[in-house]
Formats: sequence, C-alpha cells, structure tokens
Amino acid sequence: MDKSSTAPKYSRPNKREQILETVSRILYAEGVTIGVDSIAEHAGVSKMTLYKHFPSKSDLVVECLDRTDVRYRQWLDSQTSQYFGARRVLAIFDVLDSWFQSPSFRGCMFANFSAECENFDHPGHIVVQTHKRKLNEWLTSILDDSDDRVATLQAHFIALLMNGAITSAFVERDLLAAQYAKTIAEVVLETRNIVPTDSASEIKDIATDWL
Amino acid sequence: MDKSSTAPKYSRPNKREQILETVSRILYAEGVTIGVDSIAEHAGVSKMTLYKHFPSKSDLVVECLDRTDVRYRQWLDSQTSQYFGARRVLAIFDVLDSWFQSPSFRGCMFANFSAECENFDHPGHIVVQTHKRKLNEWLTSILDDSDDRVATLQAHFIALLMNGAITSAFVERDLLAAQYAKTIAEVVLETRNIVPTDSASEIKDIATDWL
DNA sequence: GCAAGGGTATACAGAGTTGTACACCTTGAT
DNA sequence: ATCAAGGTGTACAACTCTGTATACCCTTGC
Repeated sequence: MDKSSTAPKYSRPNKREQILETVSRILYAEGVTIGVDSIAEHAGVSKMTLYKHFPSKSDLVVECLDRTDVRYRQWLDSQTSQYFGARRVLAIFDVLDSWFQSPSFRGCMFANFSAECENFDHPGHIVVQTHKRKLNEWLTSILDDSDDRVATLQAHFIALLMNGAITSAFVERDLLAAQYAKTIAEVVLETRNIVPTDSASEIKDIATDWL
Repeated sequence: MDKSSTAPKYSRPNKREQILETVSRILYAEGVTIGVDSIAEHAGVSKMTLYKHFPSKSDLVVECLDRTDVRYRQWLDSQTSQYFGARRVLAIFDVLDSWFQSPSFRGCMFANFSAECENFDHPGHIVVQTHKRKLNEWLTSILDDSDDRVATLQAHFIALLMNGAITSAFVERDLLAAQYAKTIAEVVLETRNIVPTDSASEIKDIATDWL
C-alpha cells in the first residue's frame, strides 16, 4: 500500500472521470455487492474521495451502469460496422464469441445487477431497462426492413438469442454458445415470413407451483 | 410474534424436510443474500434449529439448490408429459409462458445464484452446472433423433432459447419472451439440416476491451 | 510565502451479518 | 413420573458494511 511512492502523484485532471472509468470495470468484475472499501482500494483512491464525488454507493453504481451501457453498445456498434443488414446482425455473435473466450467474461452486467439487487426500488433497474430498450432499437435500425413490424420482431428475436448466448456461456460455461446462437440467427433471419404467433397454447391450467 | 399460539405445535415429523421445502422457495423469492435471521423467521423456525440441522448457511443453500433442481425438472417433465418429440419441446415454452406471467417469477434461480455468488469456490456452482447438464440430457432424450448428433445439437439450441426467454422475461420484463422463443424453436426444429457451423468468423482481432 | 482546494489516512458510529452459548420448554418412551 | 431428544428465545461475540468526522498533506494561484 505505501501509496506515497507509487500513487497517482496527486494528478488533478478530472478525478471523477477516472473513478468512473475504473469503478465501472471493477463493478463488472466483482459484482455490485463489493464493498466501498474494496472499490476505493482497487480504484487507487481514498474512500473519502469517493464520497466527495458521489453522494452514495448507490449513485456511483447507477452512473457506472450508465457508462457501461454506453460503452457496451458503442463496442458492438464499432466492431460490426464493416457489415450491413442481416450480415451485421450475424457479426454480433462473432463479437460475442470472442468476448466469451476472454477470461474476464462474467456474463451480462445488467442481468447480473437484476439478479444481485433484489431491492426493486433501486434506480439502477431503470438503467437496466433502458439499456435493453436501446439495444433493441439499435438492432431494429440495423435490420431496417421495408415492413417495420418485421424489423421489430426480428430485433426481439435477436435480442433473445443474445441473452440466451450470454446466459449459456456464463452459467453453463458453454464456450460454443455464441456459435449456437449465430446458427439459430441465420435460420431466423432467412425465414422472413415468421408470424408473430398468438401462441395458442394447448396446455391448460399449468401449475406454476414448483416454486 | 406470539408463536406460542399459532406455531407448528412442536410437531416432530421430519423438521429437516419441512425446512428444506420452505427455505427453497424463500431463497428463490429473496435471493441467496437474504440473512439467516430472515430465513428462520419466514420458515417459522428458530435460528438454532436451522443450525442444528445444517452446519452453515452455505450448506443449507446448496441443499436448497439441489431440491429446486429436482423440483423444476419434474415440473417441466410432468407439465409437458402429454406430448412427444418436437411437440413436447414446443410445449415447454407454453409452460415457461405461464411461469413468466406469475407474480412470483424472479428469473432462473441458478442463473441468479451464478450472478449473486461471485465466490467461485462456493459448492453451489457445481449444483448449477449439474442442473443445466441434466436439463440438457432431458431435452436430448425427448428429441431422440435417429442421428444422435442432431438431437444433441438441437437440445443445445433449445436450452439456449430457454435461457434467452427466461433472461428476457426477467431482465427486460418482456412478457412475450416465451412466445418469441417458441416461434424461434418451431423454425429451428423444422430445419433439420442445420450444420454445426465452424462459425468461421470473418472478423479478426476483435477488441474485448469494452470492459 | 501562503492560503485554499482537493486528496489522504485513520478512526469510528451504527447497522447488519454469521454463528454460538445458555437456559428453558414440549413431547414421547419408558 | 421422569428423562432424554429436539425445539425455542434471547443474548452475544466477532466480523463486515456504509457513511462520516477529523486532522493532515500536496499542489496550484496569487
């Protein structure tokens, strides 16, 4: 710890920014249940500085979620920018694939937050919802079909496949999940005449009392 | 809370069993981060009794995960037992659909555990892996194709779609997720000549440094 | 030179956590 | 009737967590 010798040398330029950058990564890697002391230590900053810039841990977490949302979508956007339309959508799964192989992969930060934070009032949940909505809008804009409803529906399909791939890769540690999802996506995108089925379930009175 | 009047009247018959039944549901509803005191209170049992039957909270959680695994798979199995083959697999999504509409739906307990418990050494992670493997085996047995590899692959697809539906329903609160997944599953199961693509990604040097 | 602003280190209050100690109570078998 | 087994309630030790108080340190502007 002897920070006196190695520390950031009292560099003044926007500490707040630096904190957000570092802590966003820490929260993804360690989960939002990590303690404030650990956050400060990892960020190479004093706990007092944290509380001088952010009124509470909760506020810090929300801003980090927000930042991760922006970074994640920018990352997907830039990494696939060489393709267009359906090809671009398929390229997403190649990007996911390389992400899953990375040792720092720990699933979807937003899904993790939903699971970790059972307090439904936490403002972070709004950020999570917004993140997923923006991702959907991005997918819809890429798929840009002559029929709006087709693009919207297919965007939902792709979003679901992305969620499934991330969850399978994280929970089951299935390193092929992205390839599976890509294969499914190919079939789905080829089948243009998919009907938004009313899903007339033939099963009646399903018992949900397993829980 | 004057348990003396309403409590289980010192009924002796297998308290351990009764505890496991109740606590399994509590852990799903509240998450594994719930305190031991709350667990005891909800279970209508003294904290001492808890520690007399289970050496630690961790052990209790593992046994509850195990129990939920069994109950969940039995539930899926029984609720779809009137169908066979692909029809049965599709019926799974009808069952999921009714689950998602239930107010007590809180996502997949196993995925939630993975997100909540960042301590990778926790024995619960083994239960999670096992759960997902058994579910996959069950799907494979249902799909029972002449070609083993087809059934295995399709089981992976379906498992991924189930994960995606559950995640979308939980995180995005998308009440149509099960219907979307079912629609995709229909297409996937119809397309029998799906190749386990090598997924030759054309994208090179994907930067995973968004995190 | 020196004051002000931003950062640091330490200590601590107050709440909440897991797990244990102890004295008491209820039931069933002998 | 009595005694052991199992359950209860309370209190508590030891720890961790968020957030604050205080005194100090380094840098920059004047």
